[in-house]
Amino acid sequence: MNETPKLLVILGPTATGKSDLAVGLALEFNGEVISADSRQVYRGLDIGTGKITADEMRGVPHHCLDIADPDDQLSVTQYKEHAENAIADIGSRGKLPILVGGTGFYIQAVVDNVSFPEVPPDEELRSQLEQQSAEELFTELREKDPGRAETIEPENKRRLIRALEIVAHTGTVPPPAQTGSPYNLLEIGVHLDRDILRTRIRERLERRLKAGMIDEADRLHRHGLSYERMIELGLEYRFLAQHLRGELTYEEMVEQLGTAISQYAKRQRSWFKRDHRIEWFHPDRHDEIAQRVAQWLA
RNA sequence: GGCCUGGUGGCGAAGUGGUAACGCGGCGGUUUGCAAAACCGAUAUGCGGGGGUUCGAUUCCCCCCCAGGCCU
Repeated sequence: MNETPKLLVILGPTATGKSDLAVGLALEFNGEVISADSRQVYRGLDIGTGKITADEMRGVPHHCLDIADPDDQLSVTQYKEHAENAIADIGSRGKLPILVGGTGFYIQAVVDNVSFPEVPPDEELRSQLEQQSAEELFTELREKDPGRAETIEPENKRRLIRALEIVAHTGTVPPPAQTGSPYNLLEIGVHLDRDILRTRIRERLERRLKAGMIDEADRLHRHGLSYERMIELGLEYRFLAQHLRGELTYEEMVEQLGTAISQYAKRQRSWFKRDHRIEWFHPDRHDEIAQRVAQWLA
């Protein structure tokens, strides 16, 4: 008799202290951590992503970190596979899997077992479609798959291209599969007041700069990571690349990056708002959180 | 003291005798293999203050205040 596997999830906007909380809970409840961060999956992106250090792990095994080369590009589907394997593995050893991160899309994919159309990226088609305007792409999609066209923003080329890519391979974009969560879930959200978060973001940025974040980016570039790719990776690497290219002064970079991270935190908040299963806590309320987890485990 | 230029939303910045572009920020949102990405939406009854001209002024005239520059 197999009971539904338990999965503890720690999520929330950036800079709220999720990683540290997760390690604490892992120690307390015999767990292991699965990272749900779309940038920490890449090797070498350490300081800029705030990747947890060996010391900070305090002996708790972490999964889904450093599983891809930053030149490549890991997709949700690939991430999901890694995460599912890790969760199963941890569970099979009688330990508690703890999924922690801020990438809502990734979390949702594993937590609700979302399946995506099995159409791999078609670079040739993509670059071809890229030539067209959003309007043209939208018109084309509306003809070929009116259903999907309904649900997509007509100006969003990236999504239009992906939809057309799926259509080209399978004829239509299937509606999202509605499977219930395969897990016995507890979702803990870490919440901080906006203004406090904003100053924490700024302070953390200063710390990362002192820790050698610029050197890290420079080194990555010298080892072959293109500035274009860094820009696509977003946030720290995006602004660092612009600075290294001489497009931004140090001051401009710090200023604009700080703002961009706060905006990112806002987008994360928007995403998580839709999941009403999340129980929100202040990160300092460690005891309350631990109590809630214990209650759920019982 | 005199002359010049300018005072427009949180910031930057257009503009017109007929009722306020745009950029940024802040706010809200979308999210079907790039998600730290990509994308969308709302956001000044108000144009330094007070008079006047006018059917009507933010836009024209007068006075005042403020900022910067120049001159004595």
